[in-house]
Amino acid sequence: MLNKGSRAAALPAVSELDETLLSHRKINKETSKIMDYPANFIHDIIEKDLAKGIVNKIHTRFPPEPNGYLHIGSAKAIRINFEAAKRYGGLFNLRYDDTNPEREEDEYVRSIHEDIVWLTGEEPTGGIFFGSDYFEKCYEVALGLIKSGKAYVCDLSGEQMREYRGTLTEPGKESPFRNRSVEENLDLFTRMRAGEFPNGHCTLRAKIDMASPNMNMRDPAIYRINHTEHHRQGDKWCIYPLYDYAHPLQDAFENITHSCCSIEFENHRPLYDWVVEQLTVDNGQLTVDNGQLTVDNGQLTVDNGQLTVDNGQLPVGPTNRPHQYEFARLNMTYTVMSKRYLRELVESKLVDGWDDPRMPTLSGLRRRGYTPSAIADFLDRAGYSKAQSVVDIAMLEHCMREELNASALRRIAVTEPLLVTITNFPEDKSEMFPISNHPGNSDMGKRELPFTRRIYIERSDFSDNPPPKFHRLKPGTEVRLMSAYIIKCDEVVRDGNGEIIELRCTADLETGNGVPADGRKIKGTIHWLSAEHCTDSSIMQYERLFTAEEIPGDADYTDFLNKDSAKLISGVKLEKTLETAKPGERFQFVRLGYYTPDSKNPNVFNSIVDLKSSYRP
RNA sequence: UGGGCUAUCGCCAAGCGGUAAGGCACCAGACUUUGACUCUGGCAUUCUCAGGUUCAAAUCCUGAUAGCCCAACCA
Repeated sequence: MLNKGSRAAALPAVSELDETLLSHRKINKETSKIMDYPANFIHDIIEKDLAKGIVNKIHTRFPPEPNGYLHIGSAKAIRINFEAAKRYGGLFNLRYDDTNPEREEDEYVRSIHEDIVWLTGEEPTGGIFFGSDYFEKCYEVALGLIKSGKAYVCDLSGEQMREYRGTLTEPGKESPFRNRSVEENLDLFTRMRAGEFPNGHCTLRAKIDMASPNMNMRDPAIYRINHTEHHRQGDKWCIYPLYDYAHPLQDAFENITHSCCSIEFENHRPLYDWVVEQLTVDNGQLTVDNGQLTVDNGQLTVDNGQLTVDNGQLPVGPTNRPHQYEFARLNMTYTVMSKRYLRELVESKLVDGWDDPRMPTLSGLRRRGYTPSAIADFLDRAGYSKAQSVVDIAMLEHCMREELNASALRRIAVTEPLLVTITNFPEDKSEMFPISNHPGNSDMGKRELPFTRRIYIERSDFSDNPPPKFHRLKPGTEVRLMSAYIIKCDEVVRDGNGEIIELRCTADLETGNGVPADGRKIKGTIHWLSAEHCTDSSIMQYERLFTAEEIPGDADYTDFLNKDSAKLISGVKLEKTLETAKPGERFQFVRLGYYTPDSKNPNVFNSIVDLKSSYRP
């Protein structure tokens, strides 16, 4: 369905692929949804690498910092990495990038894992790792860098460092500490680790190029001192590697082949490559006993089978090193995606936690009733490119509707009940009408709904002052009660305030639940519930969180919060079959939308998405 | 003359020198015991702009323009 035939031509020739890959592809073609996942530029790169034998087994990763909950933008990063591995028979790692002890918490570690498993439907095939578990290895590599004169301890303060760094248009100046001896650097760095210096006293910097037009290359700090307890390492460390240094090393340690991240890291790629290259053969890390290293068919082999690595680190070379690729991050209309805003919404109690059903977080979407498959479908349809964009949230809603239309059982809910008395129907009679669980799919079966003299219909399904094309109940005309009688409104009963409190109608008992013998056409069909056989419940009706498609960058985003984004509707009547509904089950409330029981509040149903309605008064 | 990236329908997005896929949204019609679904038709003579190369350009070249990212001891 989403597969583009034209993409087939871009795939490498069959002969260029190895057997495992081939069989994988064949299986997918016949049975799985995976092949429907459209190719993208990342796949193009991977397929070229595979075809050329540059890589043998694809290995990707998703490296969240455990400092917040995952959102649908994170899901894009997960999916791009996860699907690349899956599609090409590779492995996918979850790696917590927990190199900053001040921001990370175990709660987030837990939620991230839960969300990823929910989204992908499986535990990460390559394993779960923590960046902080590599601190010792990172430290050793840093020692190597110092020994080869590629890193130095710098005593410049933060402010001084900023001055020395130069500006976007002017080159920086070299630090006065740049040419310290290897011995001095080694001594200082050892003492940094030993805790001899307070926070901010000095840093370890990579010696690259203070005049580089890329600010990231102007001798970036790669280690800082921070005497803060780490959520996982406790007080074991007081020096922490920075992202630009730690991340490429982590990728290399895990034998990641394709490291896909979002576009803002594009400027960091030269530094990523620089760090990775410090791990190459001539760095002294790899010893091959006769000096001969060859690569055959993407397979790393050594002439006589003898390969030694001095610290257990797999050697990195031209054919087995990680590469970083960037894709555009996801933006959606009527919501915000930055973790900062999401956290603020939670902390200021503007929403009911990270899993508030209005939030674009995965936990929020899950609680709202969204499915992983609809999210994946949405992500794939929105596509993966490098162009900055804002995807219409209507596309997400469409994906959810499309899936639920096929899978959700139809049920009846009357949200604003208006009493209707069927005057020609006996007081003590109860008649069962069979009603389909899904009009388009008889395999989903049917149930029986009791019909009695007193029923409820939606207040909005009656009007005594109907606008044009009002195909519902109005005085003197007929309407179909879904799967039951045709009724005609004879009388409108009002209370002292003129409020309509009851409708008195007569049913066409001759026709019953059938087509009228005289062939007359009934325009409208409305839903109903026996007033004696229904249950009381509530609905949380959700709308978009914000009132504007995009929040202007210079505005206060709280000014754009939609005050009606969550409305509790109580006094809702539901058919009895819904009494046993459990969170995780999704229903179509006929003519209204899709709903699911809220996981936190018993007897409350969350609106997932409304049905598309083309009626305009 | 800081560097990098990106520009194809209202919103996404294919396209990789051979004469503009698809999805969402929208509009019109058919069907309908859900104003849903489904179906049918309509939605870029044109690819940010201006030149150039070519039999042929969204695709190549040149030059503009616009948007995004970069000056944390964050990730």
